[in-house]
Amino acid sequence: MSVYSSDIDRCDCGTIHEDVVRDVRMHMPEEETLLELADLFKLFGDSTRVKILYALFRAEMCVCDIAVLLGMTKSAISHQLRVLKQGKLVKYRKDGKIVYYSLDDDHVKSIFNQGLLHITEK
Amino acid sequence: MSVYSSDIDRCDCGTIHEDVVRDVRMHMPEEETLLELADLFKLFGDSTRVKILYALFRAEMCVCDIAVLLGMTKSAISHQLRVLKQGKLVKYRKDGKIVYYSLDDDHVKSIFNQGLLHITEK
DNA sequence: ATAACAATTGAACAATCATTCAACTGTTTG
DNA sequence: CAAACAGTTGAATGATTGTTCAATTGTTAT
Repeated sequence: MSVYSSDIDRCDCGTIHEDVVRDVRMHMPEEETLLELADLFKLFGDSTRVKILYALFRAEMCVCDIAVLLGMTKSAISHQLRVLKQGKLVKYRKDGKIVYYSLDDDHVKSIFNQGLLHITEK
Repeated sequence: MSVYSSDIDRCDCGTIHEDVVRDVRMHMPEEETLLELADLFKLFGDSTRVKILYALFRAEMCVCDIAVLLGMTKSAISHQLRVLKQGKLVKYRKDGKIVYYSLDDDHVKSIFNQGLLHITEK
């Protein structure tokens, strides 16, 4: 464990096509953009959240409604709504003790539709 | 722990808007479709896989190239390529010892573009 | 005030997952 | 044949994550 070995041999590869790697690297989006993109899709990568979003396509709903619809506890739904809220995909409106959730992003539907194309055409 | 309590009280909710729940339930896609959709987006929910896909937008690449590009081991890349292959997002071509990977789905780019819209417009 | 209820919260638990490491396959080349 | 190298594989590890449970907040109604 030499002091100098810290960042060396991070990769055990000899580059095979340096020109290709250079060209691709030049056209890659910024690291941060790619991280944000992955984080966004992570939100869609859970069946409970997908179901919630599909439900909200159709109507504004309170936590209780969603819980009954999906056969899950209010707690589980509330946790997921918090995640979706942080991701700016849903918004909420309070009326007395009831909290109504609705979609907060127009792109979600078109993202889902593109996803469905992949599924149905393979 | 009564014998009869197994499926009772799965949800601690009184439904608040029965009409809404009924309407939404009637218009929800099939369970299996939603599961497949979540599984597809799960593939995009990891920064390494997003980077690999973005690289393959630009050019066909071998495992070594991708590993150098991303500063990761061939093993790590190979594992992720296997996941993407199973999800039918990438395909491969063998030439001697070298395995070239490329995109296998036209929808990926438009899905990513929709994702970018959400990121840049918020 | 107190009871009832919608909703949130945090800790705990189990399951899932990405990366590492070491061993291995298969192809090329000296 | 043997050495070198591209790539794959499986087990192990650490990190992340979805759900549950119990406790709590805040609002409404008796």
